[in-house]
Amino acid sequence: MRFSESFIYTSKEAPSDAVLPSHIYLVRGGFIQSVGAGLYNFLPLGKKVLDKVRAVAKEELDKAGCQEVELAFVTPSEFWKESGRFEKYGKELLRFKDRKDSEYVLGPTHEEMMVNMARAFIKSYKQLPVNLYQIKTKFRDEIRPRFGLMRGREFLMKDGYSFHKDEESMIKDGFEKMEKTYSRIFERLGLDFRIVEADSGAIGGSGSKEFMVLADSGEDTIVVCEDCDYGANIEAAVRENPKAPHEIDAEYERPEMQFGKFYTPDVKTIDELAEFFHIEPYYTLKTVAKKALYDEGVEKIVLFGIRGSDELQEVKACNAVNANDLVDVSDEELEKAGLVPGFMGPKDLPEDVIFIADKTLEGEISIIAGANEKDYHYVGLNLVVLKLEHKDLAAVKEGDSCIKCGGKLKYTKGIEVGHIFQLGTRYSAPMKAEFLDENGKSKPFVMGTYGIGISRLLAAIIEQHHDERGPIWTKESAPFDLEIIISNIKKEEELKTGESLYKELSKDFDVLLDDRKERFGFKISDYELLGIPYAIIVGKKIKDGLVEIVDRKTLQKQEVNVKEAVEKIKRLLV
RNA sequence: CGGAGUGUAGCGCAGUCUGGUAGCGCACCUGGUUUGGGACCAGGGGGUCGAAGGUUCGAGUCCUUUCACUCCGACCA
Repeated sequence: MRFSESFIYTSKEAPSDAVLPSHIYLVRGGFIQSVGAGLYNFLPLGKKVLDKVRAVAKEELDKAGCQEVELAFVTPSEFWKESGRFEKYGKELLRFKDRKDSEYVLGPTHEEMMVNMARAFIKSYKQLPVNLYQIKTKFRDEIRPRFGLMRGREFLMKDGYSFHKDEESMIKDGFEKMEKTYSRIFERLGLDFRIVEADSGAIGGSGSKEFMVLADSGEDTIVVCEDCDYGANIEAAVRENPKAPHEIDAEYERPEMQFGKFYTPDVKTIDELAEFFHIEPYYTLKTVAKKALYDEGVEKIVLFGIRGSDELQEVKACNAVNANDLVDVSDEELEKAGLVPGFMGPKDLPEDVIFIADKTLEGEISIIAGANEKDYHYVGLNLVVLKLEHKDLAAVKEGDSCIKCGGKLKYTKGIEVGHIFQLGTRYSAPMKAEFLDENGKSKPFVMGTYGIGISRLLAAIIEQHHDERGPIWTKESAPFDLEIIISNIKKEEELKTGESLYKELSKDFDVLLDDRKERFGFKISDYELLGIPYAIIVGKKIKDGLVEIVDRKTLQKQEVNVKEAVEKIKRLLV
């Protein structure tokens, strides 16, 4: 491709709202163009990168025996009603009606459509297993799209679905196979990633794993162990029950408490409470109120009890009560339910209020908690006699102990680029997607589902590979293999050499020839902004028969004889 | 959803308080010089000032309505 004839337009200025390197460079380099909230056009450069990433995914998936299909983007709402997700999915699901007043949704993911496809053709266990996927635009009406391609509303996703006769096959032929395949895809793209345990949510199923590209700008917090390979999304991370301060530090004694109700005027927060009684927050119980939302507009106020030293993990809490979502409750609503903000606790609760306690509180016989009465707390409260329901609710903290090896846990940030999921019969059962097994019995498919954020990968690659001058594309993601820069096209010899190198190298590689009537500085800056792995500079030194080879990663230049340049580049690019 | 802010040339912005000829930088066009780290000189083109309504002799500027976009937060008993 000749730069002078290409639709490539770089800019010195970044969009005013861009903060992430990936967002800034994708726009400045002329890869994408913003057209609305979370909506982007892919310009020729961006499209090339997108296609390359997509090709890597496709190659590995096909090699693993998956088959590509392509499903309708506009999906009839009836399928969504069959699975029960039409209401449940919430506002992210874009619904609309056609001229005949029929309801449709823009596909945010395609479980329903894929199940519908499978049930039409698969009738026997002999046809199983099968793994189908597509790489296609998705639309999710995100609350707050941001960060360029990182969190758009329209995005390119690879979504795969496997169908099996039983759990065993789903894990072996689906889940585990995809875990390996995904790892190969991300390795080929040159990414440093980690596979972590993830929240399997209210959907159920026995497991799900996320592929996290490690980057400080990642939106997900992941918990990793310093000593072993344990890693989990904070939403799903588990730990050993933390030890009490008196168990860690011999100097510190467990506070002795006589059971009783204490007058604690205006002591509402855990900090104030710990201060008031001169104890560690560990010995107090923090009660967090949430409103749990269920189908058909049902709402329930739920209280979650955790240690004062912990924080509530909302996803865990949501799963604990099997709700669609948890939202905050206003003080007015709490008062209406007979609760006193600032003084809530597990004892003497009003009727109809559910209380769930964190698992670290199981067996606790002496703790300080709100008394459900203004300006009062219970001291020395025995939780055992209250017969509370216990669930894992607390967020794992840095410094907590690993459940696998006892090592120290710490936080790191990651970009979720892949998610694999053991679905079971969550969709096949309600949608009556069934086959006949060896005994002629009708059974729903046991399914797995697997996603890769293809467009997000572009952002992830840049987040992990860039410098202050622009992106540094990895070999398999670069828009071109090589750029040839003719320093000054008015110099006959430079032009001629550049053209002949271009002709020669184009036979084997995708080459961009910068033949624009610009100055050298302008061109080299553009080269760096495009992030192409290597460049050949044809400039002044041509008089001595020399050109330079630039490595985008190190920015080092190496002089080579013109005659050797082709061979040298070939060795670098193979 | 809650809070804050911004809409003026392709992009980034000033002008709005205090109404009176629509501006700057980049980009673009023409000519010339320059040519190894985003050149310079001269000339030039490009605007429903987000939209609708109102006040006024006169509105980018004041008032009302509306749309769009962006940022922050949703981590508390």
